[in-house]
Formats: sequence, structure tokens, C-alpha cells
Amino acid sequence: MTTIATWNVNSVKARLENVRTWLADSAPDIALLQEIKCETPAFPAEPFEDLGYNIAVAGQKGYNGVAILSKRPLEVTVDALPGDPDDAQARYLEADIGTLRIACLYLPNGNPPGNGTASEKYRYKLAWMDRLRERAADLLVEDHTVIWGGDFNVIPEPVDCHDPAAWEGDALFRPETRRSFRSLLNLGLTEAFRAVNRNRNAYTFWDYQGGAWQMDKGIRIDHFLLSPQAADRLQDCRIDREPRGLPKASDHVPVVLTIDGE
DNA sequence: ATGTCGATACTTTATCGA
Repeated sequence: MTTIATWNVNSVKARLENVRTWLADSAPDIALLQEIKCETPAFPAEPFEDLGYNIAVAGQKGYNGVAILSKRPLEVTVDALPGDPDDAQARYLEADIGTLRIACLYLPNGNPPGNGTASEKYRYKLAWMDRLRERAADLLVEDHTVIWGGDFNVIPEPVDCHDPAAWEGDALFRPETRRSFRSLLNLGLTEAFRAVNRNRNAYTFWDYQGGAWQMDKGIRIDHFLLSPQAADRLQDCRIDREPRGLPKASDHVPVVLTIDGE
């Protein structure tokens, strides 16, 4: 059995104690972190190495940044999403861990999406999703057992938000965004949480503003996508809401995937 | 209740991104 967690921590430095405590208690074999908001050399490796993790980081100053923590050795395959050499944003990191190919991603937010013509940010998001689909297609051809986890900044279906009407027009919920996400699934990928929890509504993000957490006005935007070989091994996928209620919480919570075997 | 948070810089408050 292997457990893999994904968590947008909203600054690994600001969240160091929260993340360390959660990892010590939950002890996933692999943890995918997003929005670490620090440059690669500045990642606080030691506190996580002390918990038994090997670490790979793709960081940048101030914004974005992703990291993979693994109790087993990991070998980085790519540290940026292929398809645009001019894209300097640290949003994608992929590694081999045993026979698994594990990808940690922080998909662009895309807001504001623009009215009429898409904004530069929204066009970047949609282009990034196209590149992700290309990457997925390439890996599927090679028959890897692949797991993509991270903050997709996509609300897949109305059931995945407290109030669909309130999110209408948002870059996370626009028809073009959802269509692009479906085209990714249509390659033959399995969205793990929805596969395990058929109709249940559950959230992974609650805005800091407006008492969203207290009123449970959340959205589900942190996902695991599994290649067919990975989906064969799917055991469970759960959202751990508990860290959202603790002091100095991230606005996202961990999602934990369990698969058979190593 | 426009009631948040984190990083950054020509910093001690404004701006950006989320």
C-alpha cells in the first residue's frame, strides 16, 4: 500500500509547523506540495529530511513553486512542463519513485478571465492545460503508471462548489476550463476522488475572506488524476479537512490517495 | 461585515496574486 498526499500549503515557510506536524501525524509515503513560494535553494529541507523524506524542489521567488517529498528515493524526470521554453513559472515537477511516475502540479489560476476576449492570464491557463494534456498523452503512450496530483484550479462539476451560480464566469469554473479538464480525463485518466466518492460534495479550498470556512463555502480544486495502470490500483481518496481549522491554516487542505502496492 | 493572507519593495504601507 502506498499513500500519496497533495497539499497547496500557501508558503512553505509560513506553514512550516503546520505542514511538519501534519506529515509527522499522517506519514504519507509521498507528499506533493504547491505554492511553496520560495526559491529552490531556500526550501527548508532539513525539517522534512528529519521526518525521513527525500526532497525535490522546483521553486521561484515569491510565487508558485512545487516540491515532491518521498520516503523512497526519487529521480526527477522533468522540472518544468514541456511545451513552452519561455514559461518561467515554477508549476510542474515530475519524478520516478520506484515504478511510479509522480507529477506535482500547480495549474495557473487564470483570474480575472476577461470579458469578451480572454485575458492574458486566462490564455496562459488554457495554454498550460493544453501543454499538460500533451504531456499526459506522451506518458500514456509510453505505458507509465502515472499519477498527477496538485492544485488544478479547476472546479470540475457544479457538485464541486457550494454555490455554482456564485462561481459562474470565474476562471476556475468557466465552460472552457471545464471542457479542457474533461479533455484531459478523456485521454483515459481517472479522477480519483470522484471515482471513490460518487456523488458526494466535498471541498479542498475555502477562501480566507468572508468567513468561507465557517460557512463551508468551499470548492474542490485539488485533484489526483490516474493513468489506467494507476487506476487499477486505486484504493481510496480522502480529503482531510482538519488542518483548515487550525491556527495559521493554509486556504487549501490535503487530499490523500491510497493505492495498492509500492 | 471589502470580515484574508503572504511576499515583495525605492518597506513600516501599498501593491500584487490568490
